Amino acid sequence: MHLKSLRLFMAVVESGSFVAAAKKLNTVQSNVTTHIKKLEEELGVQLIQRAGQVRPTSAGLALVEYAQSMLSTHDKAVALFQNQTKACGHLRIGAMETTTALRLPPILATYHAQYPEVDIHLTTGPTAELAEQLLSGQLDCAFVAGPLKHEHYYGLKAFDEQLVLVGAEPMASMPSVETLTASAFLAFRQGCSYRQRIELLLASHGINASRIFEFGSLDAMLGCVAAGMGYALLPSATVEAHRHRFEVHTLALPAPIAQVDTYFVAAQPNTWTPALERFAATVRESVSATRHSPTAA
Amino acid sequence: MHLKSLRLFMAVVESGSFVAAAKKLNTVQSNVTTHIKKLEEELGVQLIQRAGQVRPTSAGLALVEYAQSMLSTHDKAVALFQNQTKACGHLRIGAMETTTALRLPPILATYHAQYPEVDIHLTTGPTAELAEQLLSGQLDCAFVAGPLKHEHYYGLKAFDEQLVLVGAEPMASMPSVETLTASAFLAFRQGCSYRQRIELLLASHGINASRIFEFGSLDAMLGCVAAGMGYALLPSATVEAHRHRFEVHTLALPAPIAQVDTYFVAAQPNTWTPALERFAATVRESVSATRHSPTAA
DNA sequence: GCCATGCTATCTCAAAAAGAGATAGAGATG
DNA sequence: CATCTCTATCTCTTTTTGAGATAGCATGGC
Repeated sequence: MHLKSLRLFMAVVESGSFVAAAKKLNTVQSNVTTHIKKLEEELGVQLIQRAGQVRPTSAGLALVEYAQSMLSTHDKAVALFQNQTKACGHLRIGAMETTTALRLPPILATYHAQYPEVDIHLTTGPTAELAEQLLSGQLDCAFVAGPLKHEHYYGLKAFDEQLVLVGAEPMASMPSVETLTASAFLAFRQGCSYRQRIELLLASHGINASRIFEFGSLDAMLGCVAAGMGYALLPSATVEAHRHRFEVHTLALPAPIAQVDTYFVAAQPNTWTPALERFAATVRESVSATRHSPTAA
Repeated sequence: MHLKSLRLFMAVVESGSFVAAAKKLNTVQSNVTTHIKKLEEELGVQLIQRAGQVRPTSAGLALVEYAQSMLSTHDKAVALFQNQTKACGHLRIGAMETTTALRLPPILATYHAQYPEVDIHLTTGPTAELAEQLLSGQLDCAFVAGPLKHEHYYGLKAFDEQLVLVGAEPMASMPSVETLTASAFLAFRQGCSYRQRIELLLASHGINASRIFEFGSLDAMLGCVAAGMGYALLPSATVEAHRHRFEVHTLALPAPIAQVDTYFVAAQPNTWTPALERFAATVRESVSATRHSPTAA
């Protein structure tokens, strides 16, 4: 059963004429006859009454319902990919905890306002996990630290974060090696790229094995830092955004360790759904907007 | 977009391999490649990721939903006409008032018990109206008086009714010409074949223009006959079924006028929906059952 | 690091199908 | 009864499909 046959069938039913149906679909009457006949053979029933007036038989009328369903589904699918309709369907986004907290809300709000038909699924996790999920097809796109090592993947530098050392007490300069060695560090669970930076930072000071506590949420981490449990390494902007809720102090770090770029990554653009395409556009716009008008970094 | 392409696409998605998909649908791998490629060209997006493991891209995943809808609708349609599923859909039945009252209930009950998925639409009306509706495609089948004059139509003699003269007073023999001329006759609205019989009956007695009242319902008619408003011509079995509610008297009539056959009529069997096919079967069974075991006629 | 294996893309040729035109036949109309 | 309109059928050309063979690429084991 070809969709074209169904389309011709519907045209015949609607116009009540083979000739009219042929004209409507830019073909020839003999083709209409052939297609209808083939449909009838395939289903084993006569679908169109030709004698007298041309109209669907009982069986034809029954087929109409199925044909309409199939054709409209087909049209919807085509229209969707042709961007003739508003984006719809699902969009599975992954993001780091810190990105989710600070950068994502305005973007998601803008996107959702413009494409309310899209079901957004937001997954939070460390970079390594997100990358794996993206590669295995469980995510459509993700915000991760650093560009994806994988080639053949789309990457857009979205935000650059400055990591700062966060502690309970004011710091004028880097704490001493003794202090650092004795202190605990608070980080997100395994796979977080910021955690790798902690180890980098410690290594640069000759310290190799400090105690690291794993946290699942940003709030818990900041709360524990404020309570003097230890140090954390977090994006400056994130800490600033939460400063009114937690009494913590920060110390800027040297660029090589401090600078972490957050990338928007996804598969190649030619594999994108319209929903993803529009989301990428929203991200791009948001990025260029904040970059050109340097508001609170 | 061909349904076959979608089927291959789904097989690839499900099996994660072009070769496996080809085997599953009894074809060759190169055909799978071609079909998928064509789909991708048509929609302008890559649907399947080939590098590494073969799996749907974001766009492919979006198409899956549409493809499933179209394919399952197609399968349902085919299964329906192939009688691989229980009958479903609509069934528009037409019947005369008297048939509806007496003959139809057991048939409809049997049918509905066996095919509860079928939506039954029952239209009541006089023979002429029903025939017109059947011919214009507004009905799938009908119970009418006498065979349909139209050829190319299916007709099954379902019941034979004996018309009797119904009056308020006991009748030993045919009322006199004077009585008949002075009396009113009660009949269904224009188009009812029983009404033609009244005119036939009167004509056979040399009376040509008697007063005829039109009624829409059997109950009203019998009630008015019992009240002495006039005579009616009705199937004996119908009157018998209502005798406990109305005090009326009947008189048998000579066969040529009395005998009226009720036919089950429909378009040719090769145009029937499965629902109609099963209904015709139910009618046939019901007819042969009552014919072989002569219970109350 | 090399080879074997398994997978997909591409090419080619034969077969099938679709499309378009011409014509015949059926039914409606005046 | 003549005419007009519509569908079925036939035929020929063009296009598409299907199947096989082969090349190219990645993966996994040795």
